[in-house]
Amino acid sequence: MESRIERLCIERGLKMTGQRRVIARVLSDAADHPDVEELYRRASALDRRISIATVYRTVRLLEEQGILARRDFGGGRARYEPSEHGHHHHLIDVDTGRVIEFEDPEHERVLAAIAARLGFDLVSYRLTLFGRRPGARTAAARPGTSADRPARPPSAAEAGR
Amino acid sequence: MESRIERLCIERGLKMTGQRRVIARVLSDAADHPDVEELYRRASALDRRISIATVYRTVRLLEEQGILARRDFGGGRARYEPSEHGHHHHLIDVDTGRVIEFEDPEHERVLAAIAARLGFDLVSYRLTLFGRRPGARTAAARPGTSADRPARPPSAAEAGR
DNA sequence: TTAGGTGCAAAGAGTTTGCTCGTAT
DNA sequence: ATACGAGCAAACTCTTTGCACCTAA
Repeated sequence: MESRIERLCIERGLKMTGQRRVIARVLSDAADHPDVEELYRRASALDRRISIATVYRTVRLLEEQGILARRDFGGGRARYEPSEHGHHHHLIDVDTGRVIEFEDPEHERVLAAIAARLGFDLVSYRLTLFGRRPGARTAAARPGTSADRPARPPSAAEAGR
Repeated sequence: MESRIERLCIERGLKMTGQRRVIARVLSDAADHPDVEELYRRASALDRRISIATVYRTVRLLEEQGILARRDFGGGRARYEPSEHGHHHHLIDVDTGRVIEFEDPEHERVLAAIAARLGFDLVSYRLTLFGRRPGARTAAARPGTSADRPARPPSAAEAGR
């Protein structure tokens, strides 16, 4: 059956190759925030004749089309999720790399007001929390660890399931 | 004279080589968020015998010591600022790449509460706004552009003065 | 004296791209 | 038929590292 993202591609008049169809399905089925390597793994499992270059080209295309959203949770690799997925933010478990989504509609207004005070229209923003389950080992809680670049999750491949 | 960051290095018992002293001075004097290449440029201007590998090694060391904070404003390169610089956030002008700092102490509480509701202790967070000066050209305002990975600023080298 | 730092060039990781061949429309 | 997509490998960008030499303490 036709996946949701495949349908969006067709609506926009994109040529639907076998590879693109498979990648569209993988993305439609993903409930997480996979990186390119993980997408490649899942797509390959469905159809061996897919190269990682095609995955890169496809996610870039879909991002340009507004179908996919690229996320950066640190660790140096881009991660993707369907963008018609509601406006939400992410909390990263610093011990496991797991990503939890949450909403907070109120923020939009507050942040637009802050931008306005600085003389800007708010175009977009990113709000990402890094947290730890109470009781989890305190790991390398380096005091100076940047809020913008937390300790790398245990494994980049493991993160974000 | 001894720069602020050099003093911090000495307090922590780090060996102070000529190169390190120069990089410490450049960082102490920086009022912006330079990337490694920019730091290298500024340090080289003061002392030609500094290699970019040393800059990379030094910022990494200083980050581990909690003296420097690494930031990620998109665009694929890490940027640095002294960490004892107060808790603040950043607004990026999407047209020029310029970084504006702002404070909003109230956020900390709200975000800690959100984390708690999800069952986490807040370790850190990042809040970055992307904005445009009213009247600026609308550029490539792709509708799908991700809040976590805005359009690349005009020039990575230009950004963040 | 010697643990640790530095320069250089090579290696890595993630991502993009040139070229040729293949295929959806 | 033909414009566009795919595979492969090379190229690119940012960052790290191995090794021989150097220097602060």
